[in-house]
Amino acid sequence: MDTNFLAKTLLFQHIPVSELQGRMACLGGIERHFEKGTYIHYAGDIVTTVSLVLSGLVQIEHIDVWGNRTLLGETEPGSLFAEAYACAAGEPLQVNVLAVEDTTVLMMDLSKVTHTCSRNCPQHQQIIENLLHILAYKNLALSRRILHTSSKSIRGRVLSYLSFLAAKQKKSTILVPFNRQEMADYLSVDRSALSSELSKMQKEGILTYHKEHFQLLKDPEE
Amino acid sequence: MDTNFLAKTLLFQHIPVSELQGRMACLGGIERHFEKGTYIHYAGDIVTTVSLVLSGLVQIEHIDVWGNRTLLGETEPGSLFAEAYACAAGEPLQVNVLAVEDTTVLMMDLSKVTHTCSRNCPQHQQIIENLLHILAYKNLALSRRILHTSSKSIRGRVLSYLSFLAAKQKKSTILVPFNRQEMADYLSVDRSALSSELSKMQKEGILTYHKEHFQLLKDPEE
DNA sequence: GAAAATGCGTTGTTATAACAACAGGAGAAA
DNA sequence: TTTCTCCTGTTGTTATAACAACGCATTTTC
Repeated sequence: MDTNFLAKTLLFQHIPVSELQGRMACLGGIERHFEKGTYIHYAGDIVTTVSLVLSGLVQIEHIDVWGNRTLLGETEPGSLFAEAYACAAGEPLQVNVLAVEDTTVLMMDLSKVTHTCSRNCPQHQQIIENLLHILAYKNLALSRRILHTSSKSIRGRVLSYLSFLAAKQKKSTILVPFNRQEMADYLSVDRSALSSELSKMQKEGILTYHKEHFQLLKDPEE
Repeated sequence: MDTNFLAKTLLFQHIPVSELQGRMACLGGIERHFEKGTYIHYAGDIVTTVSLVLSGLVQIEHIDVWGNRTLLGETEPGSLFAEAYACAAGEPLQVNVLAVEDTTVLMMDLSKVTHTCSRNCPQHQQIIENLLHILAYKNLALSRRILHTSSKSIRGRVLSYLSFLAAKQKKSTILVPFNRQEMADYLSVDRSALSSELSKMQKEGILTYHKEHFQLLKDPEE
């Protein structure tokens, strides 16, 4: 187990590397490998584990009753998946979780994570706090996406999203962490419609952009 | 402090009423009153407290840079607000929180809630677990809304939402917990457009409805 | 370096959602 | 009862987003 890697993850942050090896024992995590294309969890499952991706890539997908697939998210090495379902205790998964590359994960039983061990070690306390922080942060990210897709026009969604990024990045040029298709999916709009709206906004002098670099030009109140 | 009321809340569930009075001391909660129309938190604030509504009604609103208001949620007696921001530690609020009626809240410092007191009482442990559960559950609710608004047509959103409710309620008739305007807001569509789409779907034999009672008629695969 | 794949913008057409305005009904208030 | 308010459905118009198809540029692969 690469404790140096683990120490950099959100779940184990603020825990001295020297302590990590010992903590692993009381968490009882199991390292599991999944081949590219295989499923880790299925919709309907009840999960009691939180999983930390060690290597590879994991996708969270939703298949609706008509068979349409929606990609809900990806989990990269160092991040968790299924933690919300595990913490919600008994809620069956509404999503599938699959390895899109050869993937290894560290699966930990939630009860071992949340219940401090007999010795009430401060590190365990820290892990619970980290888990709280992870859930809270995802919460805010989800709320934000809802906010950015609540406008009924593409323009409104773009401006909502870009002005948020501008405030966050505090730079004159905004870096969008998506390609066009991903940005369109995030905003729940059609890619080509997004492209044409962006170029229309550029013609109108509202913003300029080149690839994933954007710049807002007008003040909001104009 | 009405411990019988508190014992029924999600934050204090599974804690014996007899123990609650003692726990209140180590949580150090402060009861505060807010008059109708006054603000409890402002966008930009850093909050370190979670608040439990004891009476009244609280709204969470977002004001964008152009001044448009989006109602993000309401918190009724027995439920928490600001818990995600408090747990996210240092994230400034993107929302305002206001009392829409005369409201009393129990404000608790997050650190007192998450850090077990010196005696490591099992009740405190339970509270932390409850908080985890609350955050996880909100997480799933937010994900669900994103899912229900990811379709680009009103019809797709309606069917996604109603088939979820049908699966959840396991009854032949579905009860929608919203009026039309609220349902339209939840799905991020125009109310009148929702109304006309619903009646079109009824004419096509996809569903029937009367006020907030709905019934899906066709199988998904047809 | 050629070929293939990917990403992005553009266009024109069509479908559909937003918007505004109004009417009828239900329920509450006077 | 009458009046008023709120809620819902309806209609017609307009704006706009989706969709499909294509071209070009860039990147990747062999």
